[in-house]
Amino acid sequence: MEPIAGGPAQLVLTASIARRYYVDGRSKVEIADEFRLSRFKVARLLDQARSSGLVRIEISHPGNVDLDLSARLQEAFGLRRAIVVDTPEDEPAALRLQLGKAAAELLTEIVTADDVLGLAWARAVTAMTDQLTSLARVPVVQLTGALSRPDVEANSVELVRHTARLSGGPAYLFYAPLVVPDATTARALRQQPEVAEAIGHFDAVTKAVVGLGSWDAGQSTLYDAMDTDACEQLRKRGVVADISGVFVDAKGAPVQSKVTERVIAINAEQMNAIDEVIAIPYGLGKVEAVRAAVRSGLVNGIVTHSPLARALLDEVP
Amino acid sequence: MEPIAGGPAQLVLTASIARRYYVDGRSKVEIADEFRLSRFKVARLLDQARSSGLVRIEISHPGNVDLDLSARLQEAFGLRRAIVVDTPEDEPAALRLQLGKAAAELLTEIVTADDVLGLAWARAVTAMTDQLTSLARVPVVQLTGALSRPDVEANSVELVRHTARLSGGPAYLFYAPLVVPDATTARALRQQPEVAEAIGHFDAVTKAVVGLGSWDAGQSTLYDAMDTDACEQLRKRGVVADISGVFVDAKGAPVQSKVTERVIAINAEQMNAIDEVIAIPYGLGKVEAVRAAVRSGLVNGIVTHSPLARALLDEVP
DNA sequence: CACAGCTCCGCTCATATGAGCAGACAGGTT
DNA sequence: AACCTGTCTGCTCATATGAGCGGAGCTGTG
Repeated sequence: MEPIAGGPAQLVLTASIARRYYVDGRSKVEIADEFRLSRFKVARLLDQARSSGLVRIEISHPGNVDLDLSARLQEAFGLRRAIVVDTPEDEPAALRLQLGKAAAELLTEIVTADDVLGLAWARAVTAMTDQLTSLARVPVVQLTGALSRPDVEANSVELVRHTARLSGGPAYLFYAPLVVPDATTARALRQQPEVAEAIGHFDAVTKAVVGLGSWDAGQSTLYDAMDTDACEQLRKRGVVADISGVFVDAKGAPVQSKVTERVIAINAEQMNAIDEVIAIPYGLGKVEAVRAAVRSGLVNGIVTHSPLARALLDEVP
Repeated sequence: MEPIAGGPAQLVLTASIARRYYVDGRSKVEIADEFRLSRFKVARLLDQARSSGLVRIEISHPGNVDLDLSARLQEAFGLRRAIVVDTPEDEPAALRLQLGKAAAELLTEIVTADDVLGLAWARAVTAMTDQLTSLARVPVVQLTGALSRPDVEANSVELVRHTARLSGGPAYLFYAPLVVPDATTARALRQQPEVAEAIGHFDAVTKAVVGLGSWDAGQSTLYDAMDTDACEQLRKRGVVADISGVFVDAKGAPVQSKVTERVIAINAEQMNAIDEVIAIPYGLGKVEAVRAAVRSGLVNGIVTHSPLARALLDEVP
C-alpha cells in the first residue's frame, strides 16, 4: 500500500495511464499501443498505481443509503440483506421515519407474488408499513400479539390490515396481547379461531419483518411491558435480545423459559424456518442485541443507521 | 452517467460486487460464483455501477504534484512532459521555489548519460538549478547570454557552471549579454571563442530548459531589458511570447526581425532540433504565451502550477 | 574478473472478459 | 388470441489479461 513510484515524470505517466484505463475505459493493449509500451508494463504500472494509492476507488451514491457500509455489514455478518441509512438524525421518531422509508423500499423490492409476508408488532415495523406505497399481492400474516402503549396509537392489527390492503392480498390477523400474565391464558388465546388461523400460516411465511429489542429497560417494548420478576428471570438465563417475543442469549441461542409460554407470538423454530427475517434496529444500545439476533440465524436482514452499523463492525471512531 | 439502479437491495448488491471487484481485486468469474450470478450479470452490474457514478475513481497522491491535472495538460497539448504543482502559493518567489523543485526532480529523472543539457537564462531556470541535487554526467551548454538585473544575483554563467559541476560533465559557457544594442555587436560577440564554442554545441543538445515570457511589460525579462521601439516593433509583428530569445506569434510561428539579430541566443531552428525543451511558466498572465510556445512545437515540456494549468485547459472556475 | 543477488523486461499459455446475438418473458395494443 | 416492443438473460467466439518463467542488465563483493 505504500511504495510510491519514482520520479515525477514516471508518476505523471502512471497517472495518464491510470486515467486512460479507469476513466476512459480503454484496454491495456490499446494503452500499451498508444504509449509505446508493452501491455505488461502497462499492467505493472496500473498495479503500482493501485497499490500505491495513486488511484483511489470510492463507492458512494447520492441517496442517504451508505452502500459501502451496507455491503460491508452484509458481508461481515453473512446477512441476506443490509441497508444502512446514513442520516445525521438521532431523534428516535425522525430516525424511525428514515429507517421506515428504507425498509419499505426494501420490502417493496424483495417481496414477490410467491411470498407470504409475516409482520410482527414493533414501532419500527409500523414505521415501515406507514411508508409502504406498493407491495406485490401477497398474504400478510400477523406474527405477534400487540402491545398497546399509550404513546403509540397504531397496533399490530392495524399494521397487518393496512399492509394487506395495500398489497391486495388476504390478511391473517387477530386481536390479542403479546404477553399475558400466565401460560394458561396464553394457551386459551392460542385456541381462538383467528389466532389459531394466523398461527397456522406461520409455516408458510417466507419473508418477515420483526422487532428487535435489547433486553434492558427502555430498549425493548416487551421488557417494559413485562413484570420485573419475569424480566429478571430471563436476564439470568442469559437473554440479551428479544426478537418479537423470541428470546436469545449472547451466543444467539434461543432461550426457553416459562415466560416463553406466556407470549403470543411466533416461536424460534417457526421463525427459523422463514427464508428472510428482517429487523430494523437503531440506537447504540442495541449493538449486543443485534449481534445476538444475527448470530442466532433467526434474523438475516438488517435495516439500520450508520452509527449502529459502524459499532457492529467495530469501527467506532 | 445518470440512470441509477432500482431498489435498495439491488444497490447494495451492486455495491458489494463493486467492492469485491475494485477493492478486493477479485475476478468477475469469482464474483459471479460467489453471488450465484452469471459473469455477464456481474459485468453488467459493474458497468451500471460505473456509469451511474456509484463507483468513483480518483487519481491523486500525497505530494504537491497534481497528477491528474498534469496528465490532462500533457495530453491536451500533446506535450512530452507536464508537471503541475498544486500549491496555494501565489507569491512569485515562493512559487518559483516550488516549481524549481519540481523541475529539478524532473530533470534529474529524465536526463541520462547520453544527453546533452542546454540551459537558458531565466529566473525560473535558476530556481530549478538551485534545487538540483543530482544529475547524470552530461555536458551542459549555455543557450543564451545573461541579463543581469539588479534584483537577481545569479547570472546565466553561474547557472551553467553550477549545474555542470553537480553533473560532473563539461560546461560550455560564455560571458555575454542576452541582447545588445545592434546587430553588429551581436555578430562580433558571436565570434568570440567561448561564445562560438557554446553555439557550436547547440546542435548536440538533446534536452533543454528555457525561459518563457509573455510579450508584455513585466511578463518577460527580455521585454523589460529591451528598448521600447524594439518591443513595439515585435509586438506589431504579432509576437506574443519569447522563448529565451526566440520570438513567436499567437499561432506559434517564429518571428524573424532585425531585433532577432541583436539577441545572443539559440535560434528557432536550433531549438526546434532539440528533443525535449522544457519551460517553467507561472502566473495567469502567461496563458497566451504558453499556448503560443506549445503551438510552436519548440517547447514540449511544461512545469507549472495549477491555476495556470487550469487556465490553459479552459477550466477557469 | 567472476559471480551472486537484484530488478526489470517481455514471452507463453491458460484464463478472464467483451461484443454481439438470439431466446425468454412481460406488458401493452390490435 | 395474436402481435409488437422493450428488457433481461446467458450463449459463442474472438480478444484481453494474469501468472509465472527465463533472460538481460546492473551492482556490489570477494
